[in-house]
Amino acid sequence: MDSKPNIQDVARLADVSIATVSRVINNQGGVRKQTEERILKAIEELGYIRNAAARTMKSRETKTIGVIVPDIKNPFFPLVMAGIEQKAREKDYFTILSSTNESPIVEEKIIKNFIERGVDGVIITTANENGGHLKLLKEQNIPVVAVDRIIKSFDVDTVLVDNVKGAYQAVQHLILQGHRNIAIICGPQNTTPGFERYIGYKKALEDYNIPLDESLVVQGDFGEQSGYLATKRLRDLRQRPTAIFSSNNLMTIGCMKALEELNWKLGEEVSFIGFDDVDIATFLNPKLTVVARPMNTVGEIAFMFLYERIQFKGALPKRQYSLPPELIVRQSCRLWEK
Amino acid sequence: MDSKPNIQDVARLADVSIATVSRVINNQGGVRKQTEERILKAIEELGYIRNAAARTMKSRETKTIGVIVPDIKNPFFPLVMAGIEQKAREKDYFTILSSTNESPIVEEKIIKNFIERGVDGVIITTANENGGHLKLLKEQNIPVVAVDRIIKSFDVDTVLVDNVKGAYQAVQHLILQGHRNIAIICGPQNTTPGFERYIGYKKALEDYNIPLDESLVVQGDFGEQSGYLATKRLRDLRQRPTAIFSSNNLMTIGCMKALEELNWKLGEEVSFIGFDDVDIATFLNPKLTVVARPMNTVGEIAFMFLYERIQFKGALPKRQYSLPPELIVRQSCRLWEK
DNA sequence: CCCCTAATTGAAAACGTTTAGATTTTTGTC
DNA sequence: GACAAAAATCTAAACGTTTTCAATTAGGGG
Repeated sequence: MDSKPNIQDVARLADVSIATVSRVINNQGGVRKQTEERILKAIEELGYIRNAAARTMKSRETKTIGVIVPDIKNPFFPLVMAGIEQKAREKDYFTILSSTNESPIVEEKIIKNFIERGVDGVIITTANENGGHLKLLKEQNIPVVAVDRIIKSFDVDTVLVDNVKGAYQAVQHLILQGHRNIAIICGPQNTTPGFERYIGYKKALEDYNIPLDESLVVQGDFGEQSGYLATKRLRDLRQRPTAIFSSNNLMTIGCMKALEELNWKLGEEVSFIGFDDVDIATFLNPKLTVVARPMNTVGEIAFMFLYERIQFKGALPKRQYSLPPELIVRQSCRLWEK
Repeated sequence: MDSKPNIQDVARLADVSIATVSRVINNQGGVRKQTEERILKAIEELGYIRNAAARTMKSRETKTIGVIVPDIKNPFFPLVMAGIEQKAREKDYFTILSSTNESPIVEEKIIKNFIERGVDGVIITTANENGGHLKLLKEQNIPVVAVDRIIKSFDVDTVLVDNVKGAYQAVQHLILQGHRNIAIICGPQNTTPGFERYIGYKKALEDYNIPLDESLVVQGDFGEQSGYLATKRLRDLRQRPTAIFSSNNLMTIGCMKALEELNWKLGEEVSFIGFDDVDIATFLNPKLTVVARPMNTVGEIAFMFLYERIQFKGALPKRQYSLPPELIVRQSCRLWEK
């Protein structure tokens, strides 16, 4: 009653050996029905729960995967996490989540702890794309899947959202509505998302034979303030854009603030598309058209990649999956006729 | 090289017994400096990482706490989680997070799994306040802290935000600005938050000798649509309110939509305070005054409660902590002079 | 009723730690 | 340099499983 019952206690009560109990617990078959029932009853009676630590020690499996994110407070990650968890649950895996606060040092500590705990695999959005601090994982030969950010120094499966395509779709949508003067508020060009979204923008213009107007390319830093300033700058141009594409959520918010302040009518005087859906999108009037990322799917695929790696220990080739973002058309873009 | 080095390998290389290695690993002292250095070198050389499973088996401690939330996609919980994680990290604890999707059945499975894994304690926002499905935790004598939702059928430490006080502060703020006709959009009265926030509203009116006007009390269901409808209803009153208090975030959003539609000028014709901060709050014009809950602190306190329970196995009395919500004054309320 | 095969069951050895309790080494004192 | 006390180290026994291989039992054909 006081201390937890173990497999011994069950065996004793059911009058069998622990081996047989183990077989029943793990559904391995080869136990007479009558015996099995007796054991099941004993388990029930004692309230026996198997001990994962002991089991892990033998089987070298924990059925646990570690998930590392840079910032749990960023809504992107809980949504990805939900996808991971859903698939993991299906396969009887459990997840351990830790957040690094964008610190590679914390990240390394977490990894060490994960290894101590014997995670079967790791899904990570690293705080440092160079990945030198991830060498422990490589050494231990633990399957890893990178999400949203690549890891340069070592080959792992990667799940990304296709930034180029997303930006392309957005700009294409504007072009097809007749816009020619389309501005972009860029993210930092030394980050993958910032750079790639700009590439998508350029590509769309090229494909439709619209010359790139440098004055419509405004640099931002993914922060709200920069979106605000960029928008003001655009307003001041001789040749104002008729449409704006913002490279991320926070800059979208800054942009909206500027628009209102300048009384630059959204959806009428200027069309708008933002990368990443934002909470305010459906609240604004008109509602914002955005390129949304399928967070849940990202998580699902990340888990499935990891799962496959865990199953086939063999060296699969490195894979990369680029998910297409989705253009959600609301009301912030209108046809533009000269 | 192929399989993980264990304490044996370290001992062999350092030419000591495993007991001594163990002592060094755990900083227990009583090892000559010279020996310690030799062992440390061996550990380094082999890349030895200790095995949590084996260690758990002996010490019956995992330094792990389980966190159960009903919906990881609801931003409230990641924020609480961040607080938990922060404190946990300080104390060298790790967290396992699982989301139940509001299903008591999933919740029970998670609990069983947590127990198998030997978590030292559990922090939970249960999917079912009755708590009958939590009996395993009680049986196993595992410390539990309830967050945001109470557990009726069994006595555990509880961390709540003081709903009564929060609502009281909001309404008081309105009263002190001269408002007398203050409406409330209620949440469901059979839920703790819904009921308590209404109580706070009533109490404030009483304390300032303002008679309760039933027509200003509108029932909602915490959903956006109900906030929208409630607002329309209020507008139709002969005696319109000069201020509105909304009981939660989603209803606040509905309310805002209605206000705009009705062209009922926020902050001028009608003052407003909402329970719970919302992303759009600072985006609207005027910015919304709200009662905000200190999510991070909730998490921190929850962990500290749990930690104390884990330390003193003894039976502490059941504790309950009500955190004061914070009134964040922005611009949606104005002085009202008759 | 006996024997052979197949189906069950059991005994015992890991897995990698921690930790008493025993043993050895060091240190200090005379 | 001998002796006791203190410090350092070691031996060995758990912890609760899984799993191999051996032993036992059941089932069936003759």
